[in-house]
Parts: sequence; structure tokens; C-alpha cells
Amino acid sequence: MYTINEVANFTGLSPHTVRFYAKKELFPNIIRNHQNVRLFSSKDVEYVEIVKALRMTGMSLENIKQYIDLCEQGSDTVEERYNIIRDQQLLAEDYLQEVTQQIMLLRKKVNYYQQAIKEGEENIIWNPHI
Amino acid sequence: MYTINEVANFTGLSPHTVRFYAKKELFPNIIRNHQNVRLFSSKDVEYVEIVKALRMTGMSLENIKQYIDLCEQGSDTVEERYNIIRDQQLLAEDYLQEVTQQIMLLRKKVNYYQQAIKEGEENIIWNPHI
DNA sequence: CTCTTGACTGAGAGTAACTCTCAGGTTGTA
DNA sequence: TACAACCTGAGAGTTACTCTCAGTCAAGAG
Repeated sequence: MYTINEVANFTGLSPHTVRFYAKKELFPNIIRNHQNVRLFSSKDVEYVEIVKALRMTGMSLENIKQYIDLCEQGSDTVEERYNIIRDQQLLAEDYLQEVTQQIMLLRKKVNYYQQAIKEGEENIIWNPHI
Repeated sequence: MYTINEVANFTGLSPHTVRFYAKKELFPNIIRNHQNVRLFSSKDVEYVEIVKALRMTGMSLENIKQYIDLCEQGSDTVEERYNIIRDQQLLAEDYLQEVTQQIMLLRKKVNYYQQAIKEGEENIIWNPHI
């Protein structure tokens, strides 16, 4: 069983964020010890990880909550959950493409600036640009 | 010269967002016609595009503003701008890696669910899971 | 010549997702 | 017994949108 700080450490989320998610009931079944401290089982940590994955690929907390609720309803909801995750995966691949495009623009700028600095040293006036 | 809607259309940002950015002075030198309508030159559109690239790779609007201001100060700031863009590019590559990791988790889940559905049809009780 | 339609305007409210501060409680070590 | 290191909830603050609204203006229809 893990405390909120331990979970934060190995998921890479901040303790604040984990507590924030917990308050939104994104991690069902979390038990507390006699000091009211949250204790995460390894299954709870799996929930944290899937929440992180869905969040980082752009799903809203509201939709993540719906998915978590389906998980808790048992194996009747397997197909519905499958659709959600597959759709999200596809969205995420598109998003990845978009970000890759933007990184390519940054790379182009980096090359441009390298050129500009090099030519600047040769006292060629460089067309002021973005 | 382009109106805000045209710019929104071919950058993929919403007109709301473009206006929001304009209010934050992220696009300097934008002129208005006699009806007070913003008109974007192709240089202004370049600004919109670099703002979008920086934003999509995780830079805050505050830092983007600083970069834009440097751009406006002319060629003395080329090296500083180079550092900013290169650092952002490196950050973005890391971020891309992180998102890719999360997509791989989603792919794993997709496979898992496909298996679960297949075995479910054969009336094997599947261990309820996330 | 008025009327409607459509694109723009600024102001400002609303929302999502954190992010941080604070006051307080418990426990383990010096 | 003090104090450092955790945890707690409540709530304020921040960022980046996102939307609503009332109003302006110009062009085209009747």
C-alpha cells in the first residue's frame, strides 16, 4: 500500500494533482488508515496510471470519470470501455501528428536562426524576421 | 490581408482564441480598417503560426509574449531567440516521448480489451479489470 | 429605402484543470 | 519534549481558453 506521495513519485504527477483527482472520485475504492491517510493498492495505482494516460492524450476529467465508472460496473461494460479507449487512442495518434508538425516548424526556425547567427558573424545584415 | 475568421480557418485556431491572443498583444503591428476590423498581413499570419507552434508544444502565453517582444526588437536579439526556440524544441521532443509512452499504454489496453471481448464470447469469465 | 443577414467588435462571465497556501493532525527521531 | 516530515481538507489563485451578449457596419433583397 502506498501513500499519496509515493504514488505521485512513480507516476510523475504532483501530490496536489493526485489529491485533486481523488476528490473528483477518479480513484474509487481507496481506503484510509486510522489517521485518515489515503492508501493506494496496486490496483488503485493502475487507475492512477490509466487516468494519467487518458489525461495526457487529451481526455477531459469528466469523460475519464465516465470511463472509471464503467470500469467499476464490471465485465458487462467491456465493449463500451473498449470503444472509449480505442477512440481515444486514435485521437491521440492524430494529436501526436499535430504536435510533430509543430515541432518541425520549431526545427525549421532553429536552422534559420543558426544560419542567421553564422551570417551575422560575417557582418552580413540579416533580414529581421520572426 | 486577412480577417480574423480567415486566419482562424487556416491556422486551425478558433476566432475566439485568435482574438484572445491579439488582446494579449501576441500579434504586434496588426492594423485595422476604417470599421475597426483587424487585418492580418502574411507576416502577422507567420506570428500566429509561431504562437500556435510554441503554445502546442507547451510554452505559456507569458513566455510566448517575451519571445514576440524579442522578435520586435530586431536582429540584436537573434541569439536570445535562437536559445528560446531551441530549448523549446528540446522540451517538445521530451513531451512527445511522454505522450508516445501514454499512447503505448492505450494500445496495450486496446489489445487487452480485444482479448477480453473475444474470450467473453466463448463464455470464459474474464477477470474484471480496468 | 428599409430590412435582414452575416461578419466583425469589446466587455465580461464561465469553465477546466490545475496549483498553491494555510491551518491543523500524527508520528518518529534527537 | 521539541521538531521535522508527512498527511489532511478547505479554499483561493492562475492559466488558457470558451462562450455570451449587445452593438456596429456593409451588402444585398424586397
